[in-house]
Amino acid sequence: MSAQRAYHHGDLRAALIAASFDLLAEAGLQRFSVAAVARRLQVSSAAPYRHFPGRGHLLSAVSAVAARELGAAITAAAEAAGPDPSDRLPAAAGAYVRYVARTGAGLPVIYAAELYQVEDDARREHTRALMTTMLDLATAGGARSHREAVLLVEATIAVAHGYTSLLADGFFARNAGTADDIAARAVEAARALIPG
Amino acid sequence: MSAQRAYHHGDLRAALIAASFDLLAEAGLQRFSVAAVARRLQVSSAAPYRHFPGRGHLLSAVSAVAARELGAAITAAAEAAGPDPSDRLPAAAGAYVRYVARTGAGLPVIYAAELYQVEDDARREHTRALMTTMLDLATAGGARSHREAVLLVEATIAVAHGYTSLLADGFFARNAGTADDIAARAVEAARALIPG
DNA sequence: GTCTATACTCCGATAGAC
DNA sequence: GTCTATCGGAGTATAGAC
Repeated sequence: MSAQRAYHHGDLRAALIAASFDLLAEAGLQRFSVAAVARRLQVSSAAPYRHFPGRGHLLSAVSAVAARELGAAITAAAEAAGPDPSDRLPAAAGAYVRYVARTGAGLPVIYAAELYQVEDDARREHTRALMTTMLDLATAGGARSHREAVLLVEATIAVAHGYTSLLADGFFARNAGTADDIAARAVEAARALIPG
Repeated sequence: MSAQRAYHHGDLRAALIAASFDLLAEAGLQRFSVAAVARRLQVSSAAPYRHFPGRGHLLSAVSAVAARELGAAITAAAEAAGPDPSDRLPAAAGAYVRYVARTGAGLPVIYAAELYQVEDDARREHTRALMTTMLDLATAGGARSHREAVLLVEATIAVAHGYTSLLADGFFARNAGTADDIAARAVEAARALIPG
């Protein structure tokens, strides 16, 4: 082998998380593997296991970061959408599409079924906060009960996730589908869901 | 090994497609494999390769059947929705959720990226017809141009696929999420997307 | 037409050297 | 803290017997 491997000599834990994002953005959750992340950093396939007990814990760390960053992106987008509360939840849908198109870390990663049995307080805290952020936007946007807010958030997430998924699967025509275009359409569709 | 394998003595090709549906419904595309389908039928892992050149061609055959059945389900749901054209495309969204919840063969299977390079005229014909069915519903439902119909169909598909995906990922609370409940919510959301 | 057996690749994970 | 080496398992696919 010509490519010589060297010690990483840095914060490998953080580098593994960052490389995991890159891999997810390029290959998706389907083809995510600990070995591929290690290759990307030119460390041995055993190295990640010094920092994470297994694949699930690495993905959990990615989920925690994604939940935190996505929550911040949603909050920022809601702020930028202006004072009308009924513009703010749709803006969150647009932020979701843009964030996931850029990072590959959307709901299938953040709430992946395989993470349910992974004990990770940081992830649970960040994912809980993300949902609270969305529910607050729905409540401010006109939902008249907790149940109504939940239904509205779920509908908004379904729209955003649907568009994102179609984009990632290459469903849209090449010319008609930049991430920003699709995000704009998700915002429009999400606005149609707001009552009144 | 105690489980004795025997010749299949039937139409193995059709049985492979049927078993693929079962596997997709239970395990999803992520864990779909030719070997698992063979196990399910208690034939050897080599047997499928007498009927399909490889994994892609088996999935392509599944895609063709799913596109045909889904198109029929959508047409039936549109008929059942009554005479108002603006009820018919939303009804298609509900049919999509119910069909995919039952079979596991939704857009990620029907339009899977890995199928693009698989030559299969039957699949291409059925997937094209499925899209035509949807576009006709959109045109009848008020779209004033081909482009408007495409955008409306894509939005409807995004909603239906989004709800379906959340349902499959176990995102909804256990009590609040039978397939029919989610399908009803998809219909409602899709109706909100219809202009006017 | 299906079988057994096998080659090859990839992954997750562990043991022990450095 | 990272390495090399390795194990066990799964998957795709092929070769040759029956």
